[in-house]
Amino acid sequence: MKNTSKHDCKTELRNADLKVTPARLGILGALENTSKPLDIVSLIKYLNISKIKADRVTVFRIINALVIKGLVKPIQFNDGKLRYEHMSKADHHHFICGECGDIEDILECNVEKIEKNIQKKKGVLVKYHSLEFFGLCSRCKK
Amino acid sequence: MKNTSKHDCKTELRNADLKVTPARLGILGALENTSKPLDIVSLIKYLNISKIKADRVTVFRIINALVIKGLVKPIQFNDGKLRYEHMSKADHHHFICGECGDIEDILECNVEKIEKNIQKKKGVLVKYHSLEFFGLCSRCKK
DNA sequence: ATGGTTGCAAACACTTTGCACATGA
DNA sequence: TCATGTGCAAAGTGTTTGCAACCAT
Repeated sequence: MKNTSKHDCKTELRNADLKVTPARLGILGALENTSKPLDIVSLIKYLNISKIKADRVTVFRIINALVIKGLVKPIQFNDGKLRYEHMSKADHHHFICGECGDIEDILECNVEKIEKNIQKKKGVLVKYHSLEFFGLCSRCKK
Repeated sequence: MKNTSKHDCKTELRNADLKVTPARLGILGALENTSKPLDIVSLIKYLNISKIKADRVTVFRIINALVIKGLVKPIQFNDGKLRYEHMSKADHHHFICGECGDIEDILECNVEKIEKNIQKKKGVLVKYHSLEFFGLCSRCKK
C-alpha cells in the first residue's frame, strides 16, 4: 500500500503514448512523491539521488512532453523559472513570499466551478489554471 | 475628460518616490491605455511610437521599480516571459490559448474574498494574486 | 528493425549587473 | 548640487534546437 507509484507511472506513460524510460519514471516519481512544485534543477537533483542520470536537456524535453500530454502542469512563481506539479496534486494553490521565497499551500479555493462556467460561456477548453498569491509571509511582513 | 493619465502618472510616480522621467511616464501611460498585459518588447514599441527612446535595460529597471512600488503587477502566461498590468486594471483574469496564444478576459471571479481570508488565517500580506486559465480557445479546440 | 529518446554542443530568449555619464528635484 | 536615472556592454539564467548515437518496443 505504501508506494505503487512505479507501476502507476509506467501505465501513466503508456497511456500517454510515451515510452517507458528510467528518466521518465524518475521524473514522474519525483513529482508524485513531492508536495511542492519542482523546478528543473530540483528534478535533476532528485534523479541524481535516485541514481538516474539524465541530461538537463532531457529533463526539459520530458517535462514538456508530460505537460503536453496533460500529466503535469507548469506553475510560475514570478521568479523567472517554471515549476511543475503532477496533475493529481494540482487541487490546491500557493502563497509565495516575495522576500524569502517561502511557499505555503492554499487549500480553500474552489476554482473548478468557475472553470466549468468559463468553458460553458466561452466555448473554450480549460486544461488547467493557475492561482497563486504573492506578498509577504508573516515573518517578512514585520 | 479624454485623457488625464499624463497628470495622474506624474503624481503616481511622485507618490512612489520615483522621479518623473519621460521613459517612466511613457511606460505608465502604456499600461494605463492598453487593455491587455504588456511584455517588455511591447512596452518598447509603445515608447518608440510615442517618440520616447529608452533602452531595453531601462525598461526592465523601470518595470521592476513599478512592481516593487506596487503600481504594476507581473503576469505569467507560461511562455517564458513576464507581462505587466497596471494595478488599477488588475481586477480581472485571463484565459490563454496554448495553441494560438489568444488572450481573453475573464471577469466573473471574486478572489478578493479568498485573499482576505488567507491574510486573516495565515497572517500574511497578500500584495496581488494571479489567476489564469490555460487551454484551447473555441477555434483551436476543434 | 525502427521510430522514439537521449546526450552533447550550441544557440536562443529574457533578464540582470557594473560602471560611466546624464538628468530631475 | 547630488542622489537618482539612463545607456551600453557584458554576463547570467532558463530553455530550446540540431544532430548523431542509443534504446524500448
